[in-house]
Amino acid sequence: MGTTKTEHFSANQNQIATMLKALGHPARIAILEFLMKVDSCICGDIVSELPLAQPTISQHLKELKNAGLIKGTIEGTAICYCIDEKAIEVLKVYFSTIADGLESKQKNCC
Amino acid sequence: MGTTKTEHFSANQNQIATMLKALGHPARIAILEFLMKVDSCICGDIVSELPLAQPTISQHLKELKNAGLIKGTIEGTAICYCIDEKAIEVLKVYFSTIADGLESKQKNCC
DNA sequence: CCTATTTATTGTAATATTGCAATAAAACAA
DNA sequence: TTGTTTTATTGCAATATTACAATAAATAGG
Repeated sequence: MGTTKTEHFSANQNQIATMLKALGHPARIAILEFLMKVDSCICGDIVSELPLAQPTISQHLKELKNAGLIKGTIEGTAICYCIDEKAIEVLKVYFSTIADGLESKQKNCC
Repeated sequence: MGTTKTEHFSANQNQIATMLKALGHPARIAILEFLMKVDSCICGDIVSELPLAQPTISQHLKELKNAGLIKGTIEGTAICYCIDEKAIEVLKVYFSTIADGLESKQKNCC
């Protein structure tokens, strides 16, 4: 035990869950927001912006990358990270669909 | 170690992360989608819908409730669960804002 | 070549999560 | 009351996550 039973759920459910899990940590939300705030994609200074050690941030970046939320390309000595628009779009649509569905529904309890 | 350093991040970052973490599991996504699919809020049959044991589902429901994503009211023997619209709205706005911000931004790399 | 800079990896300790059997608790029906 | 139904809690084993020191790898500038 201790392992998530991913095989019992649909590919879409697993994909959404993977992305949300990757964002389910304040450090990774902070990274996302920092990538938003900075105009350029060049982001060699994430470490100095966050209150975490360099290996920890490297690990968080890896998780965001594995979940498909950010992209990274080598830019000389530094690495250029930026948000993958398509992934954010998927999440935006997902929650918009649910919110719209709830709005059109008559709540008879709760 | 092993504990998330929540105190180093903003209240908003922690709140978003908490909600997304709660949804970062396929079973809990499946629960959310089932609550959407069912017209009524009365949901005593979540257990028979999902491929997990009753205590496991009870635990997942508790986590969704703790994160403020669902509400539950006692309805006789059963319990009536339903999605908290406001929480979904918060997430919808969060991702819409990011998506819109990305769209208006000129990408010069990646 | 050597040295500095930047990011990744490895290893490890502390803690959290996942899943379920067993059991408890709460509410209804007879 | 007793039994049934439904959900919650407890306890536990297996696994995953978080954080970081130490170290490695890769690149740029001399």
